[in-house]
Amino acid sequence: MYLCSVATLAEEDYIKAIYSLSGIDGNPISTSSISGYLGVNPASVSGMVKKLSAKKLLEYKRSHGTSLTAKGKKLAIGIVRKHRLWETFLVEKLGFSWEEVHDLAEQLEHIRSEDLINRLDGYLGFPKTDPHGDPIPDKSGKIAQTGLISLSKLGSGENGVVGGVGNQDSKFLKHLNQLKVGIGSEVKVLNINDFDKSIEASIDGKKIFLSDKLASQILIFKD
Amino acid sequence: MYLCSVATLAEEDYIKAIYSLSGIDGNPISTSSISGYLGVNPASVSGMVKKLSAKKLLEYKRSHGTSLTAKGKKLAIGIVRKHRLWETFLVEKLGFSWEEVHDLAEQLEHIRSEDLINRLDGYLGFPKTDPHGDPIPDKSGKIAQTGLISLSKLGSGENGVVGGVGNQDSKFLKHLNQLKVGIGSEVKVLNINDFDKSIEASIDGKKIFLSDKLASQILIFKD
DNA sequence: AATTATTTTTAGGCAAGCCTAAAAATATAA
DNA sequence: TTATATTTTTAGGCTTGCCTAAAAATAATT
Ligand SMILES: [Mn+2]
Ligand SMILES: [Mn+2]
Ligand SMILES: [Mn+2]
Ligand SMILES: [Mn+2]
Repeated sequence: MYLCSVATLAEEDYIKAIYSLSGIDGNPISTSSISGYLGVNPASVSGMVKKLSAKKLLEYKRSHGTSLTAKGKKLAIGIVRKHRLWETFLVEKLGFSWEEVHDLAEQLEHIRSEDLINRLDGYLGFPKTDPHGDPIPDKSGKIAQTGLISLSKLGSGENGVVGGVGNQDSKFLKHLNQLKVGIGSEVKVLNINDFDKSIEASIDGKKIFLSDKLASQILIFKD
Repeated sequence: MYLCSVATLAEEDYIKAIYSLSGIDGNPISTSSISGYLGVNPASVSGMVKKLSAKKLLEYKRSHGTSLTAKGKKLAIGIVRKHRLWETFLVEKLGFSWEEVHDLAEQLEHIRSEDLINRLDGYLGFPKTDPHGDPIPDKSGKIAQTGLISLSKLGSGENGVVGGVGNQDSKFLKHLNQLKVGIGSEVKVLNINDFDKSIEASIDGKKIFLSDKLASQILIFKD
């Protein structure tokens, strides 16, 4: 009853998961980690990997893991592009805040139309990054490097500007809202506690404390 | 793996189909007509009707047909609202033309979020009708009557303004594009051929011929 | 009223994606 | 190397939504 295409909705979610887990260099991913990431049983992953392998979207070597083929990677990047453009639309045009859009984009990313997403891209002015600072792949699949580093990598006395987050969890983002930390916030590390690596910092002139766990998920452009 | 809700995607398509077939007065609909409309086997409809009936979305009396309950009708109107708002977005904001948007809206109408659709409504300026002249239900489910009548109901010498179409088929809409007939076009019936009810009309000052079949699908506000 | 035609339901199957439990393979530790 | 722990696969099941074929019910004709 629905549009045919390269991959079903569930297949797309697997491909995207493997892409996310593989990182930039495309490391092979274990069955169990896909299982954990998607919240499905390892046995289900086994079956799907076999299926996607037959479709040449990924390669699988037993006990070595799964990695996307060029075809699979292209599909994954297309989904990521859609996800991030829709998130940008929701925030820029419909006035959602950054912690509300991820789940909606999980639905919208599966809408099938190259034309639609390219027009949306143009309508938004070809944005380079999404509301969380993640780079938006262009029409050809190219992804610009953002140059963001984790705040927890900064030394005492160093400073930078918040450019993104390493986590889409809405609890995390709401917490940042409360702390008045967002993209564009100016950060200066005042002190790093040796015991737990927690950070004392000034953000937009206001002094706050950040746990290492929190700081590690805040991404900055180092000055 | 996906959002739970009142109805699955397939269920929504059945509900919407029954709503479309029932007309404004909610006539009971036969199994075979649903089957024909959706392009599925009558046996499949039988099964789904049983399921939706158990969910109290419709009522079924054997050999009398199916009609939506209040709950089912509300669901249907919600889907129609989403469909028409997305179509409006695609035309007004992304520059699609009216014959391109229906299939995309078939996908977008299943995106689950009350909040999203209400914000989209606001973003579009609470439009009353979609790109095909169909009324957009408001947030509460109310549907304004458009007062449109078929062009083939006009008598010789009468005139009006095109306000909508009675058909979403892209071949039909492309044909209207070629004839330069669109919403807002001013129509005057010059002559009706007695033999085949075909119409000689002036549209925006230009004289054209319309078959009865074509004219019946053009909806106008009578002057 | 009886026959024929149409509509609808039941019965039995299939594919996709998920599950659990058990078996097999691999990795780690002793 | 042998034993233990972990990971992965296989086997068997379930639900949804579709199919075809056959049976049953209803409607239309004669
Ligand atoms: Mn996201
Ligand atoms: Mn998804
Ligand atoms: Mn439509
Ligand atoms: Mn649909």
